[in-house]
Amino acid sequence: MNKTDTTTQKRSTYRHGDLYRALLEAAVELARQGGKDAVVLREVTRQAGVSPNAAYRHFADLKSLLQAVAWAGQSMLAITMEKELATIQLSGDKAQDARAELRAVGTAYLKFACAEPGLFRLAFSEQPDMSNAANGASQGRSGLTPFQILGKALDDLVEAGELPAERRPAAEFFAWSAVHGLAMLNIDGPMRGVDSAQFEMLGQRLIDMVERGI
Amino acid sequence: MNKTDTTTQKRSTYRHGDLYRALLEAAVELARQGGKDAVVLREVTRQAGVSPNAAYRHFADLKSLLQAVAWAGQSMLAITMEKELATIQLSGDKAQDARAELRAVGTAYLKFACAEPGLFRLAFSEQPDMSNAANGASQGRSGLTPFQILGKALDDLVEAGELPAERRPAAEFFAWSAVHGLAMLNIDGPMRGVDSAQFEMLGQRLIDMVERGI
DNA sequence: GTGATAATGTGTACAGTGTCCACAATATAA
DNA sequence: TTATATTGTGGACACTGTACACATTATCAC
Repeated sequence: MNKTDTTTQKRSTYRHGDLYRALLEAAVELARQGGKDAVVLREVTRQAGVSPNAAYRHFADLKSLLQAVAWAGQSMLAITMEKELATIQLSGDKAQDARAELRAVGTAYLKFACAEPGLFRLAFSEQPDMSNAANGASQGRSGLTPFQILGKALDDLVEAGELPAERRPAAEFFAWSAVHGLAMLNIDGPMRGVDSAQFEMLGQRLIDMVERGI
Repeated sequence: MNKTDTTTQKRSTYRHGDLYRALLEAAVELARQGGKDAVVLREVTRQAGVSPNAAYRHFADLKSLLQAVAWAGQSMLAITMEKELATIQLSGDKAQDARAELRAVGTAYLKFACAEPGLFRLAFSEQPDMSNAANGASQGRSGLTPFQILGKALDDLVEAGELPAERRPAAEFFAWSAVHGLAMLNIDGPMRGVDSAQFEMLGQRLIDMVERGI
């Protein structure tokens, strides 16, 4: 029995070995499939092959588990952004490259929201405050959180002279709001049901708006 | 005992008289105070002074009740928008007035989201599709839904020559996304906790961005 | 090695939930 | 007045999160 295999199989030992991770993985999987309401403590422990109360040795309560899932979701979003950024072929033109960087961040955000709606919704609805903007559990391979990746894109935009410095402060919030809003409206808002091709086009036009207006 | 009083008092008659409305009002009140999770069927019926199962004569299930609450919330948002629009003092300059109209719609959206977070969140997260864009239960005094009010503002913007006609299609979604995103981030996202004065300023700057970029 | 101690998983229990079913009370219409 | 449809009740069931006491096991001082 593989120690890193934290899935459903019955275990022979009394101790689990890596229950924290097993619970988190099961919870993430449930969130992916059925959203927040599908993350049910008893089902999570069931999938980890453990009694319900065992979870309380690793998470204070269900809320804490959901928080951990949210961080994991943010981390995946960060990775999606990093991947999208890696596809940019630099032109050498600083202005053009900075704009492409911002577009990539926004595009990745929308892509992730569409691909993982359950996880996405959780990722940005279970946070007590902004203090986790640099949380370790929510960063990607580069060590940056999604918020920080966006910040860097905006910094580069300023450096390239494409964004007036006086408009830089709090610009994260505006760019973020635009893509976040579209994502939410698409996931469980009044836009739900538009096909993905059309959504992609709307997404690009939304990013156009941000580029013009930010 | 007043027939229109649908609150907690015990009733003498077997029949309630206006249970549908009583349930809806109780549910709305619960949503205002505690958000979606506070709208609990048994508590709603308790407040209406009726047994839990009585609700099933008026709503198919809890989801249907939540849907009705969502529509009521949208209706209130529409009214908030109408009120904000009424405060505009027309300048006679078509362009300026049209811009003011759009700003009023966005401002009202953010105001409502801040003032009634629980209701707001429900209002835009329990809709099966976009077919209720003209739903009767979600319109304001003018007979228009929030979505339609925004649409009119954008039409006026085009008519005033402030928005190129080729950018008009789907423009609702972009304007909507921006304010919706900021609202969500403020209510239960990573922006939660910024004080209301600062949020208002951020809101106006966000609307600046939309005005420039749309 | 051998205990003491801390960490981790189990079992039972409780209050709370949404919803199904059979039944009771009342309004409505023939 | 009487048949029928509407509306509210009571009991039950399968769930949920989680508090409490207990069992098992790892860890570490000696």
